[in-house]
Amino acid sequence: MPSLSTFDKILDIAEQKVQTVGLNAFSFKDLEKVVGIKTASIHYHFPTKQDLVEALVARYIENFNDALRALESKSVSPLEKLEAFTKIFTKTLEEDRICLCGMLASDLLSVNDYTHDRLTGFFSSSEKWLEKHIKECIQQKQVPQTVDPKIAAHFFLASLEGAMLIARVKKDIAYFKRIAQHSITSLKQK
Amino acid sequence: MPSLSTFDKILDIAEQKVQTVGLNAFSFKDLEKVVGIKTASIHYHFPTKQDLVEALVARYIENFNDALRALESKSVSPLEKLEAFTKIFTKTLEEDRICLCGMLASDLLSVNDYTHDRLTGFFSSSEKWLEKHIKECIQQKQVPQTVDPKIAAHFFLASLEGAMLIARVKKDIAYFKRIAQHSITSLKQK
DNA sequence: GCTAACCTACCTATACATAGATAGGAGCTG
DNA sequence: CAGCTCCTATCTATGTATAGGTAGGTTAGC
Repeated sequence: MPSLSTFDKILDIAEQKVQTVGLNAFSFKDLEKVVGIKTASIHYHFPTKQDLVEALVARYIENFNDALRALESKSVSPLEKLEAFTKIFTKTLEEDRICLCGMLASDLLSVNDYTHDRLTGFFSSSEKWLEKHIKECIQQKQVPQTVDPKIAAHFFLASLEGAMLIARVKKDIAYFKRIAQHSITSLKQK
Repeated sequence: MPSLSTFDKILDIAEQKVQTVGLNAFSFKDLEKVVGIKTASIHYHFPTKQDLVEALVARYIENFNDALRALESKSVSPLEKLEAFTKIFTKTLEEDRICLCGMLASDLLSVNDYTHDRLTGFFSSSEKWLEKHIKECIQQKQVPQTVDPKIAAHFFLASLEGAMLIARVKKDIAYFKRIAQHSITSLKQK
């Protein structure tokens, strides 16, 4: 197996930390033991913490979009694609994590303008993806025409982001799964 | 006007800070200038930061429940009560804040077990309140019988909590209002 | 003269960051 | 191919700021 580069190791651990404890509760010290290099050496790879955050967000968004593209190419119904979308978050939660961008939305005033823009982009493009597939659902009559795809997409994403946070407080992944399931069925039955 | 006690001033400023920047980005130093006492003196009122957080959460939940009780006694339709519920969060957002408990849900691993329990309690009791009034909506035929009041209540709250975070990233309160409105109408039309 | 509410002064720990040194290897060049 | 140079990736040591917290003194009012 190709052992991870230090660069990738840093990103992996930092991502895990930010997704669990949040940006400001995470420090370079957390990386020292796990990555195996001194905090000072982190700065060789990422000059500042903000640089690390930018790289983190860039990679997360890239991976997320890759996952969505992979989903798109699968020959399943659009409704099943929406369901698969929720599964991405279920998996995150099962790793005891929150969506990175959801977490950074809480830490919004601690990130620079560039990262703020990337977060805006993440939510917008996710909404666009959902909107597109909700439209397909309507075309294929899996979802009634009365549904407004755009507002439904926004609602869909907000529910999932909120549910992740609450599910963690409740220590109840089943709660999240119910919300996710409901976000699908409520589209159909409208 | 009754000038606020230092105790209350500390709570006010601390609450504002936690609701905007989050628990870990907020420090006693932030209180110094605004409250008008030295950080060391904060410890007279709140021995530790965790004590302050506990007091913050206690007061927030108390005020929130008071608001819900006040809502309940108003002679309006249950559907309008749900709408008024969302307005509480709209107002919070208009003050450039996030729900305190939603914010602390992000900072969950930085709070003690007692506070964690209080957060669980906040979400559960809010859901209970919503569930109760959704049931009333069903009894009064404002909402179809096919709706499961419990899951609908959970969904309702999660949407609002998630929408608050995303609305702030987007700098778009109208986005939140649309989600809030949709959470009501989607109940009716199901 | 006791107590509440504050202060000054300080402590210890940690944060992110920088400077300069070093070790190891790649690659050119005489 | 020996020797020189440069680059990568790390280290140690240090800096500066801030964190939360403590000890002990001061002051004003009942």
